[in-house]
Amino acid sequence: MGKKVSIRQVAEHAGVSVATVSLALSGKGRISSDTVRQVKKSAATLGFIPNRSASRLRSGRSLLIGLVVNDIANPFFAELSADVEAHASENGYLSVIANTNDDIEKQASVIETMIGQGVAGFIIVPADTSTPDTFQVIRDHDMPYVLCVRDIGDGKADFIGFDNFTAGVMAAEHLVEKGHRTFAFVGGRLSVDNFRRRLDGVRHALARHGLTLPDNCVREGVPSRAIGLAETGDLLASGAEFTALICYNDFVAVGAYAALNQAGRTIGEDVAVVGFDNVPESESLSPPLTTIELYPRAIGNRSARALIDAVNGSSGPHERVYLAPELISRSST
Amino acid sequence: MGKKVSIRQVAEHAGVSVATVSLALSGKGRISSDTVRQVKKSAATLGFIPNRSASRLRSGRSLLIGLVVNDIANPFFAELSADVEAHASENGYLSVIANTNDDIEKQASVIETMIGQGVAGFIIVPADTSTPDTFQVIRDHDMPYVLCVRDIGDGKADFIGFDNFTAGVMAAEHLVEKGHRTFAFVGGRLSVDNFRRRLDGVRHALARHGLTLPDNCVREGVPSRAIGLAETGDLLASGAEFTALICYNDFVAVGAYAALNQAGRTIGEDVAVVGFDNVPESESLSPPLTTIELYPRAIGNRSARALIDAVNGSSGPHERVYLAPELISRSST
DNA sequence: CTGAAAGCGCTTACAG
DNA sequence: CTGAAAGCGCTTACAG
Repeated sequence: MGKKVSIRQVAEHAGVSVATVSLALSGKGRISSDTVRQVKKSAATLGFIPNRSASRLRSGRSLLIGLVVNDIANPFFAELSADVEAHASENGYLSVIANTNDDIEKQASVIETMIGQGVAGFIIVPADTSTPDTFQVIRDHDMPYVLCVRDIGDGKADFIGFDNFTAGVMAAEHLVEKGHRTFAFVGGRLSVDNFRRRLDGVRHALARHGLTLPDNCVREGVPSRAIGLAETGDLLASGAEFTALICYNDFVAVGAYAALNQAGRTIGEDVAVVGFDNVPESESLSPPLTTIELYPRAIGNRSARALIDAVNGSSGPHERVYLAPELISRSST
Repeated sequence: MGKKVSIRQVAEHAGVSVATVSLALSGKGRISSDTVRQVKKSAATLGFIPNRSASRLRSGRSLLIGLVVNDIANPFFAELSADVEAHASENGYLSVIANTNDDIEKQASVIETMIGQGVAGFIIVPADTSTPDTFQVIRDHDMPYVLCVRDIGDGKADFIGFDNFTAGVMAAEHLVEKGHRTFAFVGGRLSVDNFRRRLDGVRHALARHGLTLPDNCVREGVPSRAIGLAETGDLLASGAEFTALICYNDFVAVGAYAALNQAGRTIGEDVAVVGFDNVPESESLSPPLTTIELYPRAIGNRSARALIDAVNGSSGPHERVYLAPELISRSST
């Protein structure tokens, strides 16, 4: 009951000074256990909620972490965010979330806003065209930050991602095993490190078997259902030969399914399709899509752990963590 | 470049007082345009980022909004959250997000944490078993809050949701139109208002056609794929007669699909299925699922608007907004 | 049009 | 073991 209560009311109620209340509630200082008990009781009866703006201002310590992602409505980032939030919350941190929509200006603006709001550090999925310079403002403020999912080669931060090269190898090896000899790759942009490594992995694995992925069978594009549809359709129209199609992610694969169906190809028989991400939808497709699970939840969890460690001052060299992907084999291959 | 810069450094750089800097940057007070220009220039060159902990402490005004949802990884809430964030961000607000996992204790705890962090107000999808009393602590702090999606009959807050009754009517009318005469309903709990209203809508529409939904054809359960599978299987095993199955949401429908397939029923021919939510997955199912779109993005947007209006002190009676659902007819019916 | 000063609610040396 | 006092970075009457 009652309005906003400050440490002062608690002090009066408990018959001690505000300093004692602060010390008693934080567990610092050598306050007698009797006093601590009385203070806690007063705080509880009054419904005292400490004002973190004040404590942050005074102590510089913050219980807020900033999470900056491309688009939280994308299932991959939604899961990643959910695990960041869960781990942060377990450690008493609250998560501030903002979307960049892959716009580097928006990213700069939300980072600045978050610094102003006093976050203790950042977990960032770098927007397109980000470079280490992009995060100079964070370093200027001596704040820790963890980059994830997209590697921009920033040596001043931890990086948590997945092993794209191995993911590419897995997709290709699986298809070769299934007897395929001609391949195509749709979706993703050359400017993105994840794309290049994934493609390298595919080519590396094919080369081991004396096979190739011809340049005219690689179609770039911002990964989306629409690009999957358009580029796969274009590829088919071009007369390119392939019995196995690797899609940059599951959304692209959904588009590719539509294009292949339109062209009268039977997925899982005439042509095999592999995606990446293992979004929930991939299991419900017809036929269910073979895909590479990249573990967004684990990335979220590891990132939160790395950041909170850094906030707590555990120094040491920055770490680069690449989580191993896993092939989920279904009937599309 | 350089470390944290405060209003004091800006004042020194510009050769004015801190009061003038504050007034100039906020646009309040009658500061000469020359001074304003000079102050802004100094602020920019020094890379000044105002400390919001300090301004909030002093002025009581906050640019933080608290968003409390069940589970941000659920696509429905992910989309809702994305739109809250977008609208908040457009208005200069940052979003603090926390999951409750539908646990009312967790909900109480995150609300308290958020109050401590100084949010200006709340957008909340009430966790299961919430009552208006649950939010007393928010009212005690004179903070505005908007409830959404789940109606708990709290007259002290705005409510933004969808019209469940009409959604139920739509589902039933559509099935009757398609020639169905026997019905079943799977998933959802009687304790949830959305469930009761949706079911009422179904029954109301059926009654208009002299049809009924027998009690033994209604199977409750926490909405999930697993419940859809188990309860639909059970329903089939019980020998209940139905040619049309209404699922509480699309997740339940995915489970129902599996149970119906196992039982050798052909969806879209022997039996029709309708879901609610129009999750991306519903379009990719085989056959594509007829479902009711409930517009989570619009709910997010409206909620953010309502909250920001309330924060800005636009008083007036609390509003209850029910967005009209829309039937998305696909081949499962 | 501008500045000096008080104060928001905490935390933290410092003194006792 | 406890309290008085300073100060974090702002905003805002108040005075001039």
